Amino acid sequence: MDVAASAAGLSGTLLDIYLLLHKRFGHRNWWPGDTPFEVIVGAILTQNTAWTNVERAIANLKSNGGFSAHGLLKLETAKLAGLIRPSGYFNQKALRLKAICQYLVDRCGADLELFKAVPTDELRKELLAITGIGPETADSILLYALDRPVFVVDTYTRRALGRIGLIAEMADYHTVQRLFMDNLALDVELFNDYHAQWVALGKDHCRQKPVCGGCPMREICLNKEVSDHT
DNA sequence: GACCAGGCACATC
DNA sequence: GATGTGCATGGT
Repeated sequence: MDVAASAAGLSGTLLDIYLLLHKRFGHRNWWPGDTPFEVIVGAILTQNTAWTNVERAIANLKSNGGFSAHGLLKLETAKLAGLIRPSGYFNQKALRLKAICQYLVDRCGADLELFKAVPTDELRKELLAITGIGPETADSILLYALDRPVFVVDTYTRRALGRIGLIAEMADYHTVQRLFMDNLALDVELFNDYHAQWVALGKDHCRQKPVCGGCPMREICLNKEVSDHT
């Protein structure tokens, strides 16, 4: 199947890529986390860190009790750092968790329902102003904790898209984000699962160059050198 | 033992 | 503005 050629422009290509990934990996049901607050905590803890390590850290936080914005703020930073130690960068992440918790308390009394009236662009600006919250973390929070139609771009996405020739190798965050948001419907469910599919692909197949023979990206590959690989 | 994982801030040029 | 570096644990 020559998907790239048959697709009706970028929009069709991006949808075809999604369908191929979905066919291979199934619906991902993201984000892992019981509550929006847990999603926010996970978004901080998973920065440059394997999710299995994040799970340990979150389990520690829960078993300690007071797993809430107010609860984490009450903890001494050293104590908090000790609890999240398995997630790595624990000193930095303890400060980052405190910063986002303080923001949540100040902004809405830690009641995330009150965010519903706030425009997405305004929320994004506020999140990015918090130390330790960069574009990917902010957008993960917006999409997975607050149900905003914002596309999350990660290293896997840029690596894979660059490798199949759809974007320049490792194009900057907002260039890649615009590619998706300008060419797809602003659909929370689609953006949710699409990002999760990229992560599934990254974990599964895209660490090698050229793309390996079993990789679903072969079918949508625009890079002759890679697509010829068997 | 080396490399990588669902980044980000800061220093330096 | 672009590039380099520190942050740190745990799995492969």
